[in-house]
Amino acid sequence: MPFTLATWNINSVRLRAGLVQKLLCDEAPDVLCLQECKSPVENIPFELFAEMGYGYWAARGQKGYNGVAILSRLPLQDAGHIDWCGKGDARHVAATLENGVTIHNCYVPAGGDVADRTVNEKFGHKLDTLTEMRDHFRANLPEKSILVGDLNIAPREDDVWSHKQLLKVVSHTPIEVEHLGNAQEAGGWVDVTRADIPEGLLYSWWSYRARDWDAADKGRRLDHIWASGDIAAAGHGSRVLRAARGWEKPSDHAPVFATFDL
DNA sequence: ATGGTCGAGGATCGA
Repeated sequence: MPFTLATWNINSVRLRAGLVQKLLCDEAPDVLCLQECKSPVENIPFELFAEMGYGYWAARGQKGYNGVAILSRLPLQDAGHIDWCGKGDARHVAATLENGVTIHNCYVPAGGDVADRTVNEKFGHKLDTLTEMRDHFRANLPEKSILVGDLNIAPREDDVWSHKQLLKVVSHTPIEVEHLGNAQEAGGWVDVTRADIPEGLLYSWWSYRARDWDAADKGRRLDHIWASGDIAAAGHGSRVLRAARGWEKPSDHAPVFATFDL
């Protein structure tokens, strides 16, 4: 049975519960992975989503920061979470569907403003998270698995509006791209979005600070869908719902979709 | 070169 999955950094699931409902109503993915819920799990309005048929969920939360949730209209089982860097952050949750596919929903640290870990510990935290991801997936080779989320790195030249102008900007620096590539390679993860859409500029995030985000179009592809090598060929239909960036009181991220025939 | 905008939570911090 094919299923469609979406990933979206919602930037407060309570403030934007209505936008989550709109996405579920308009696009009807089978599974929706959210990041930056910014809420303890007990304060997330799961009942609003259950009313729409999304009665299954797995989540990790904390007050004010981070937070990841998987909403599903297919039954799922919580498959635990990983506390990258031992900070107690809610940056990962996993769940397994009845078809045996495990979904990892990840929120990698943004990394602060300066791309130098000797003066910016947030940047070090970001790199260390990616190193732990590398080591984890090297030791636990994923099978029948999908990894999604806001990885806060745009790895390719055509994942940003200007490769040259962003080379020293956190999210597109060579050392981040290298760390992300190491984590991807260690797990044998395939970038499903780029396997589907190998050519051309593709973004999933546009800053709030632009006067006119749509006209300026200075985007970055920070949100990703990866699949383990054994199921990657089942992935297709990848797209970014750019229109969601223009909704009322939007998140600064747009949802990314893929369908898997499994 | 700089500043620009959000959200949480009630001053800043994180993005």
